[in-house]
Amino acid sequence: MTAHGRRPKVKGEELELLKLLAAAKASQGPVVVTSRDLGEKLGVSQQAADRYLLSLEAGGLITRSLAARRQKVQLSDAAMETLRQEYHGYRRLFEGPGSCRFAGAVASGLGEGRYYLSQPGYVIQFASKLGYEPYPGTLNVRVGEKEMQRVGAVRHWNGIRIDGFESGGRTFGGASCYPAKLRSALGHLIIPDRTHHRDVVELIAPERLRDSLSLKDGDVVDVDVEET
Amino acid sequence: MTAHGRRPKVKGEELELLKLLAAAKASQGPVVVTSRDLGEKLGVSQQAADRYLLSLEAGGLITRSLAARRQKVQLSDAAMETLRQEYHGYRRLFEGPGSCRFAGAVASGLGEGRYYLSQPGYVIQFASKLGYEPYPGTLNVRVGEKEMQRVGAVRHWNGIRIDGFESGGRTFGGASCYPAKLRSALGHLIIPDRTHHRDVVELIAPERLRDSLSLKDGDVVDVDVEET
DNA sequence: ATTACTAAAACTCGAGTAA
DNA sequence: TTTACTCGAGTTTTAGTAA
Repeated sequence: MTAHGRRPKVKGEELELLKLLAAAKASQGPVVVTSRDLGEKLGVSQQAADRYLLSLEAGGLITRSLAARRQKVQLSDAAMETLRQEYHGYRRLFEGPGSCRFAGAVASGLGEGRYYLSQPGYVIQFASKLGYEPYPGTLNVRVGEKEMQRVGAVRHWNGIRIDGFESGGRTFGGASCYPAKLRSALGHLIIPDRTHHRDVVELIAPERLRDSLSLKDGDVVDVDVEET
Repeated sequence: MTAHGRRPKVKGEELELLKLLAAAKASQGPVVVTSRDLGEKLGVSQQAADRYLLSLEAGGLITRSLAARRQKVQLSDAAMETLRQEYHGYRRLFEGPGSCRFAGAVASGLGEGRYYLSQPGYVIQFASKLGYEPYPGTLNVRVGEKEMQRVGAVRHWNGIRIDGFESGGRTFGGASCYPAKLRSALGHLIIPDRTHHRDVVELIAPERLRDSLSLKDGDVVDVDVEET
């Protein structure tokens, strides 16, 4: 649903414009704006502001509805993602790396984890970037909806990037990994760029966590995640 | 000590460079960097990165010590201020306006507040921007050193700007005001751009707070401050 | 290796203006 | 009034290179 991992690389003035639109709540619904007014607030001409809007639209960061003499602008998910990324970059400068603890229940997945984690394209990256070859299967942990709000923010953190690749005519997406502690075991929380889950997070570790921690479905565990 | 109120208006790429330097802890002491490396991280040429450095130096945002083939760069207070301003801009987008409650003891000032608050250049602005003419004197509230850490952050918030001006060959500095509640009284916390106090904040209100709230030196009061 | 100048190419700007 | 095009001027970039 959300674009991820890759920075869309918006340039200075356009980012300012996004901030301006976000402050005007253009993330929540179409907002009427004029290029003249935006230009004024940015300290540039109407023409420049208009160019920025066109460029942002072309980049998929805003959507516009152009009526006769009135345009409504709405920020896309990608734009909010970009702004959030910026926010967390700054937050990290002043507050230091984030950390998060949450509780969840061990759950069964669909077994796709095994398939993905076995792909050599991933395994090579895991070995070099995480320092181990994960057991080829993820431990799924189901998190309460309320808590998921907090946990979901982890995806905005600075993590260890696993790049996507192509193999056998199929594309495999990228992901971000965050050092995680589960009871005595150390591993990583892995968040695919195109995540499917709503209330489930996935953990990888060198060993099969179900075995090493004697876990079974429904067991409640605490997970500690750190920003890198 | 810190530059304030006015935005130094650093342009896009230079701001990115400041972020990069801040992440490298160049705020805490001189850090060895090369223009090539910085350029690479920014996605621009070595020449461009170098120009940014020159420009930032000219703008007083960094200081450099250039040895033969090694430059050390340190971020100035003004640079950190700029970054903080950015941070709070984003924080506000995602977390909403800030608010802060603190306790302090009523204290006596040097009576300068009366002199400043009587200046017509200020009075006019107070009337139009705050909606009242303050009683010509500030209520000083002394805050504990620990708590002052939190309260000091208010200066980074979005406040009501009172611009500086010249009068009779003397310059009067600008300030920021933040709506504040002191017991039942509504007024504003006022933070001059060039603040002198370490552990004292100043409050203004339409009436003399010492009278209307029957306060005397040493009385402990709670103050609620809101971002605008 | 560096930093940082020069010069030419590549962008970006705002004025003018069409729709 | 709007949005948004063209175009000349100005600015910023990178390549080449000196120190």
